[in-house]
Amino acid sequence: MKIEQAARQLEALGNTTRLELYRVLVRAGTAGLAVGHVQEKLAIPASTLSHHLRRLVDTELVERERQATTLICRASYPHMQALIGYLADECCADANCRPVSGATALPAADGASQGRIKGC
Amino acid sequence: MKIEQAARQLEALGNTTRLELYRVLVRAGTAGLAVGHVQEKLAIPASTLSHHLRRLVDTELVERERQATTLICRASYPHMQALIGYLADECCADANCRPVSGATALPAADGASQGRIKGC
DNA sequence: AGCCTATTTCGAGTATCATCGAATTATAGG
DNA sequence: CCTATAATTCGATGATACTCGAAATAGGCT
Repeated sequence: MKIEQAARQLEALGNTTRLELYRVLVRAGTAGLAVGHVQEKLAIPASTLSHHLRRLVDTELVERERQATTLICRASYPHMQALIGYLADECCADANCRPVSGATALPAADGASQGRIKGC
Repeated sequence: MKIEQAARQLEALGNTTRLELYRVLVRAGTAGLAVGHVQEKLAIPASTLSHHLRRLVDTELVERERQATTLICRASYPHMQALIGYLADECCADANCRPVSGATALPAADGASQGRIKGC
């Protein structure tokens, strides 16, 4: 993962409203959630929600799929995992940094690792 | 971890310059790196660097320690791990992520950094 | 077509961020 | 005390973000 993309994704998550939005979507699971339902949960104006949603979609952290007149939103687990893997790589560059659990096993699929100290 | 703190830390990392700065510090390991040396590596004006450094320090992702006239900066691994744990928790809230124990009871959960990233 | 619901885009106001030179503080040494 | 070095704070400028109401678009129903 390029550092610019990681930064863009982190910035997208680095806003309380968007992080709450993302959390709602994650907890909705693979079924996803209609924009309207998200709005009910977050209780913010539709235009504000749409604005934040777009940031998450633009950075690939969330996917949108149309179902008739409603749009279903889903958190993109692979992209989040790639991001977590990237952060874990950064964090684990130092030898004395022991992983909490399997976090560093994540990046493998997406090539997030930049060849630093692996298997930390 | 509160969602506001997580958002603040993510926002702090969500800037290419700061992410590069953080990466430099992580790779410097526990020995840390003097601000001046970081500046040489990043090749940005001192005042700009100081500004970004402050953001990372304010969000507790980086620690500063004075040694005579120079300031040594160190990445704070525990705080980064807590952040990664929080993100992993968010990610693993969904059933298809094979949550360990009561991972779905996220809302009040604060056990961010304790091994629940299992099969995610 | 005409209408209805769901959602986005537009536009504008306010707020926060990023950048960088100049001035300032902090510490050590002569 | 005076000077030198290290790093921060100040101040100003341009850019970008956040918010939200109003208007526009998309899709389905009658």
